[in-house]
Amino acid sequence: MPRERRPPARTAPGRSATSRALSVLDAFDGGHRTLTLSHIARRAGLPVATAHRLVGELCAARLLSRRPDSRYEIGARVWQLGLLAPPASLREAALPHLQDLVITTGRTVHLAVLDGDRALVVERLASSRTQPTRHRPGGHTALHCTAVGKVLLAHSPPAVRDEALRSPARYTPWTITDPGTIRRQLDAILTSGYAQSAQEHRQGVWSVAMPITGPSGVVAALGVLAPLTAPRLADALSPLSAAATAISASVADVDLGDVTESPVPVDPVDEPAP
Amino acid sequence: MPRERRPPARTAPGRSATSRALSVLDAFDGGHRTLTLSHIARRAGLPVATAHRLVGELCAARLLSRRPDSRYEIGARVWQLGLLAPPASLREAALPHLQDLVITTGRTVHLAVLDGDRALVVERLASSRTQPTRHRPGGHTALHCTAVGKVLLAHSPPAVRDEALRSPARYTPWTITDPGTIRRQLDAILTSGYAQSAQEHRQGVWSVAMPITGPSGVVAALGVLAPLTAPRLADALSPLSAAATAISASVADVDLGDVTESPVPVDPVDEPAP
DNA sequence: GGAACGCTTTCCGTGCGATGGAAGGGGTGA
DNA sequence: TCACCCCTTCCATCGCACGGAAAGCGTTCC
Repeated sequence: MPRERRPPARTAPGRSATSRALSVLDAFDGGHRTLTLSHIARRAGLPVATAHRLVGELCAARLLSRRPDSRYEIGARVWQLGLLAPPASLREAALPHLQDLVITTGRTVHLAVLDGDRALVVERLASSRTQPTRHRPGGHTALHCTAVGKVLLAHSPPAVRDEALRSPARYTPWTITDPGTIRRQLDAILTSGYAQSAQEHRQGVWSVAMPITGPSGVVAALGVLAPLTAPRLADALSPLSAAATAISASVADVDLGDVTESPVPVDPVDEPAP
Repeated sequence: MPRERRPPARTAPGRSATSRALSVLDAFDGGHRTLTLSHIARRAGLPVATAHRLVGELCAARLLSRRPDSRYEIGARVWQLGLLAPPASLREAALPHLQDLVITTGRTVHLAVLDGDRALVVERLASSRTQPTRHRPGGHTALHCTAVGKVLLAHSPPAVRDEALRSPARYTPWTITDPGTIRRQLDAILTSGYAQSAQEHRQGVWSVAMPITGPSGVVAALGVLAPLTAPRLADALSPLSAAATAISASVADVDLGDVTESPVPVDPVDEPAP
């Protein structure tokens, strides 16, 4: 007699197969770089059997990889694909000048773009002797109390500005939480061309930032961090301005994607001589 | 009378829904950072209607984004996810020391890992005044004729070594294509601790590299480029060695992923003060 | 002007592959 | 020894992925 079997009840009918696979990727974040199959299933809200199948496919596509300890992690393929995304292109164009800025100022430098109601940190550069920072590439930071955030906010449409100033969070005793005061600062930034934050995001840290402009307005903000003990504004502004100008020029050349179509993908980086 | 309609013929039955969605992502590469819907469909080998649906889902998940000119590009989400992958972790640990190395040598520096029968460039750092290079992060380079490649090859299992030396490609008149000669160089690298390449990959460029060691052996190679006119080996070896040691120490602390499970993903980078 | 072309978007009938409960095997700690 | 957790495989059902067709739109070319 054939075994009795009822069809499996769908956990979440209406979710497409693709969205389920992508929810597996979403199970990973900064605090969960490696996960077991069961963790993935729980965090993605999927039955283990389903997660098992999807994980297998994602591994075959190298979007996930399996570690020797049988845990899973995001695969190198995702990293490579991510380098094609706009933040990576911006980073690539800016990197030499960020480098120059670190050398001339000896400070930690940041490059950030607007991402909804937060700033997305695109790159953070520092030598081993400069002070560490909480901001990491791919992470977010607040708009109303950091120098880079203020620059981005000052050049944002009113809707973004209003949203960000609706209820400014307090990070330190020096954080400005009065929307009116911040608005006046933002207006001043538009005329002065640079923004400051004095311990408003983190105690003991002072920062100054300037906008990076692309063909269609302000695309990013470039900031320099310094300990509060030596906030010589004049020392920072000149090299910062030079770097911002240089990056803006580089950015203008980028981003007009290659339109030509080639049937076979080629690696433009590394081809043997004929 | 209802319209007559035959079921659509499956283009490639056997391919899973997930693999089709991923083939859309695979349509993008270094030479094709932005694509129209039709290009995606052709490159992925999918009917346009199918590609349209998949692209819509990937956009909803922010793995793709649509530009103002209605072309598609890899989304910032992929870039963020990619930062969780091993190459990005390695890069993050090494960055301050790469920075130091650029400052002390004034040269372009490379960090690369083994990826099959090629070297995967994890990071390339240079100021705006150092010479440009063909190697870009995420790109590949040959193992047998670059300094970083030789380091990786020297510390690889015999199978990898044999495969890479089966038919070494020629890049310049100075490229060594005799497997026996390369093997002797690799053996020498194991005892001397560093590798060189003198115009073997690119005319006019000289490079030297050293291994980065993690808990389980050699995990990466660190290299410095210089124009052929000033290949002072002694000047480069000392700072290179110091940086390699420092990075090896940093790497040892990384990679043991967070095992704790939290139901709600939190952003560890940026939390308001209580 | 208008025909031809390419690209995008929507529609919807079909049938196939995604689905997940169940079972089994393995490892670990009490 | 038992209890618990994790991973893996199996497979019967039916939900939804599939893609041809057609319509809309902008551009190019006689």
